Amino acid sequence: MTKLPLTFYTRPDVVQIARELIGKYLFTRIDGVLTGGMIVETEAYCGENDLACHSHSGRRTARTEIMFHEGGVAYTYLIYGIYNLFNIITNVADKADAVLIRAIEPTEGIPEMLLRRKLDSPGYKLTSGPGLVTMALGITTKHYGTNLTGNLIWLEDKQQNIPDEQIIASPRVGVAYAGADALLPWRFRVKGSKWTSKAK
DNA sequence: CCACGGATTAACT
DNA sequence: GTTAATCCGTGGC
Repeated sequence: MTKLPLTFYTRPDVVQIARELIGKYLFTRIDGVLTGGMIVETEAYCGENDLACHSHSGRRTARTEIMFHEGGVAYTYLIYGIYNLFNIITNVADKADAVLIRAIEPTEGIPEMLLRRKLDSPGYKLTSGPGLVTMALGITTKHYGTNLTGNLIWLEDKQQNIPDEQIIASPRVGVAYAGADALLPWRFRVKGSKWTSKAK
């Protein structure tokens, strides 16, 4: 296995990184159980001049503090009082760029994921949405700031080659409040994959 | 201290 | 396709 190194995360172009993360693998070993799969959907959020980003233009609060850390750590937070969302911080310190993981194709630890999701059989409902991925992988707000080059949550490059024409770029989900920035084509998906989220 | 709203989801019709 | 659940945590005061 090839764990993605710190240098993968500290590069400056978060949109490029979000695109490259398609086809990479996300794993967690939480409570000693390995779970994970191939990333099939991401979104990029840029600290500078992106109104959809929690940390836009230096908006530094207790919640967003970790976004200003150097790339390679986890930004987790609670949405709608119910769901945990998992982001990867990128770029050098103080840039506050992040990639939201929206969907994976499960490959490891499927029985454990079924338990966590309270499902009977594997299918797209297992991990096809940002709140579902975290539930299946056991990621919660407790993992805020987790180092992604460690052995709790990490990413691997398994040399899966997803050609450019298999990747769809489109506007991000749920960020209508961001005005013109809502139109940026910063959501990436694997074309034809049944494992992506169903959001428009 | 406390009013407010959200990088969503599932269960409806 | 439409809508309610669901509430904690955030952040402004």
